[in-house]
Amino acid sequence: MGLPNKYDAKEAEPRWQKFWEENKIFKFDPDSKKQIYSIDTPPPYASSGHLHVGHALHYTQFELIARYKRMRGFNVYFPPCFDNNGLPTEKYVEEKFKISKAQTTRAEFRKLCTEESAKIEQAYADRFFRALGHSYDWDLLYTTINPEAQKVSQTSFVELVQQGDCYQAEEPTIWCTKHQTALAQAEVEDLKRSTKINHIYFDMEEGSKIEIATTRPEFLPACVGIFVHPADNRYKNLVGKNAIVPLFGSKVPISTDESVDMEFGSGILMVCTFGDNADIDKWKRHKLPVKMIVTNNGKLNEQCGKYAGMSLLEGRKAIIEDLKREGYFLRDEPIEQTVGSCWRCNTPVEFIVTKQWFIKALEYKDALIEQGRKIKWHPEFYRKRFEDWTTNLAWDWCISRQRFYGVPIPAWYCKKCGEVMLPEKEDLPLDPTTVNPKKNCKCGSSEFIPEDDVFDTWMTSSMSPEIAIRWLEKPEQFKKMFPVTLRPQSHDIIRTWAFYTILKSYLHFKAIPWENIAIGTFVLDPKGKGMHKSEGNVVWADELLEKYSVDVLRSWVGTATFGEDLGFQEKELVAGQRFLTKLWNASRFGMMHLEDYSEKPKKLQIMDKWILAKMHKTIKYATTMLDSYKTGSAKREVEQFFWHTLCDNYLELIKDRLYNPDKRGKEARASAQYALYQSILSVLKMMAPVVPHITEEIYQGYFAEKEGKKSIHISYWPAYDENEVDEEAEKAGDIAVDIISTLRRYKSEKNLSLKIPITKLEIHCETALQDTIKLIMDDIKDAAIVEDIQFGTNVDTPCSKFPIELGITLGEIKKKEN
RNA sequence: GGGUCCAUAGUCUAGUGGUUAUGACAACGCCCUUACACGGCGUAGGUCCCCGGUUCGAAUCCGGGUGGACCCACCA
Repeated sequence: MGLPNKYDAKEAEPRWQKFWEENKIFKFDPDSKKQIYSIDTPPPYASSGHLHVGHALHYTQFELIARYKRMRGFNVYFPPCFDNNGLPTEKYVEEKFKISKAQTTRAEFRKLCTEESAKIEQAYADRFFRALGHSYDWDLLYTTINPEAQKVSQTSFVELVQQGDCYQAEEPTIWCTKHQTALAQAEVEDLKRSTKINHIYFDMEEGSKIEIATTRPEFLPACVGIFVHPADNRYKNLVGKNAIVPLFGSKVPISTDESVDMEFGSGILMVCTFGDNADIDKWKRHKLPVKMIVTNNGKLNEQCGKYAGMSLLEGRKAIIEDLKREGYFLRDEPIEQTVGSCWRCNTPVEFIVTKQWFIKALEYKDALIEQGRKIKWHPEFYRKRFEDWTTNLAWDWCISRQRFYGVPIPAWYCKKCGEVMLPEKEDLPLDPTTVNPKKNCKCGSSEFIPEDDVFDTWMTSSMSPEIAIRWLEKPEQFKKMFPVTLRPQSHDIIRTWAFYTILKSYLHFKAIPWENIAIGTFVLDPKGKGMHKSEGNVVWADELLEKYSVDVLRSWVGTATFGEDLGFQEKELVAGQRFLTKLWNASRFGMMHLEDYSEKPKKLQIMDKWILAKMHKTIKYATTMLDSYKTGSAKREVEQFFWHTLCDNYLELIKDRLYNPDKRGKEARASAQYALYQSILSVLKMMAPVVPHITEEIYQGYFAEKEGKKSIHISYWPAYDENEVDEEAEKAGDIAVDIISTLRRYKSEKNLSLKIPITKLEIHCETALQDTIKLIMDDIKDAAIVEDIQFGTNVDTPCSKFPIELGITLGEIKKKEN
């Protein structure tokens, strides 16, 4: 019985992690009648590098919620998972084996990717999830490339095509010329850069000249229209006439468009297919012809005459030189611009007309916003970001990618009539490049061309709730659990992961995918700047774990609030370290005095009722906060109660009763023991989700046996009981603390030891308070070493919180005899 | 250009209509009190960003600034 003097976290933490896993403490029970709390865990991309502290925080932040809900009596469904699908893996394999997709077959390449990711994931799970003490049910593990996930992804495709929400179209598509694949709007990021705006002349068919400004003269061969603002008097006479494209000689009509900015450049704008989004917009509205001049790998094509085969930049240079030589070049000026670029490689995107698969999103905007409002967002304001994105969406979702590694698009095209052939759902998952359709085409042909594109990774990720709770494998379970209770995720992927998941769930089930979405904390460096490898300000979680224990790191995580950024401060870890020590020592103190604790005595002393009242108020507050995902507020309140109310005041108040039972009697001692037991146990439980290892160690050292539980993490969260909140006792206790604190300050200001006894204490206050004070006289005597208390008027020291004044007569400190 | 969030002691931070404005770190003074010196008790430190409004009363609500972070759009 009793705890050792020091807590050895390095020894204890792995021991408990092993205990939890071996005893399946976090196992989901499919047969349980308890209410289910399910989590749509974000599948991390498992890397072999260091662990970013932001990543550790992000995953631990909602892990706390899982632990909390488990203690609240929920049957928690918490699957671990990995994202090993898509470009990151492909890129990793290309680099590791120094191969490219051109040098290998699709099947071989995919095999390499699968093998490599499995290896990395195993290591990652050990040094990340397990090391941080995460409470997943490992039997529920899934990865985004495993057959079941692929089946979900492909089934989604087949169903959406069948119901008309997924279609194939030949349209301008956002294109990465480096990866040679189509991209979705959400995969495009801003790239700020300096370039030159070139002012050039166009000849008019009739003979005059006009001036046009362009940053992309290489698009001259693709020029299909020229526009001026309808109110621009300078150019009224041009409208309806043709201009001649310099160097290329084609005739282009001049029209008006409201969107032209008269102030910019010369006020005359050319539209090329396709230099940017604005070109596409005008091309669509004015039904202009298409002149595609860019190849899939970013070169000028045969439409460009002598410039064919040049890269876009080479073409630009050559065309500018020729414009200069021919006298069409007026001048250039430097300009700052922001262009869209591929989120993976930063290559500026182009717009190329290709045949791609799209999922309808534009026509469901209103419905999606409606769905978003049915979900509880934590914090609420992030819903706005979702709504803004949805409102401003300009494209349907392009889901096809011209890559190797990824979920194959399950479709074939009839060689004869071109009709799309889909597989039967029960045959999924499949790779159309290795199997043929089981039926002939409607036209009778049995020859097919397989689709060899793969899905955008979000095609699978957007089905994560369905994959997590086994939509196709366990339809009964799915019915019971959908929508999932919680989606935790970061704010930067609201427009992708959250958006697509809500879209999919709407298209398939006309339902919301989850009841709650919690936006994780974003970690900043101590100066409040984002952590970036290139700036060298990244803090690595694995390095912190060498210096501090897991519980210390988690304690810091516990201070975070969902949706709010958090600056990393190492001193916060020191605070966590101290908290653990304090918790350990206070628990040690408790156990020292609880060896002979049996049960609740018939009558409780006033200060014991006081601490119980404070404790229940803390329980109520912490519970309310955690129920609304405010972990930081809950933790702060519990710590405040523990450190200041319980340790600094209550433990000091009851020492005399505990150590000297003869003085105030066995009943008084038993009463203190009861309140001590309850308050320490409550603190341990309320802190257990945050610091699971040390609380387990303490719990197992004493409370587990009393409560008959295998682990604190499946014990019951302390229950708030308003009958335990005795307002009268609470007030009396507060007065006692106020008086004791005033006496401490009195001694402290005189630079005296707190051990100096007070021989006589006179108290002056309203008669109404006197009865209350009589209740706590013995406690004041115990805690502040007061020999005699009486009511009187010879006073000069006011208390700080209550209208009470004190008269203090000090005695002499008794020297200890050695 | 549009939007969201934020602004409180040297630093970080709590606090959504009435508190003597919370706590932590740092500073200073005292105290080795039998759980803990990784501790305890105190002290000092604030125009709650600025201006206006609502209100009996504003750090808190509203409007307008200023500064910062992020999201979206975007100039041919």
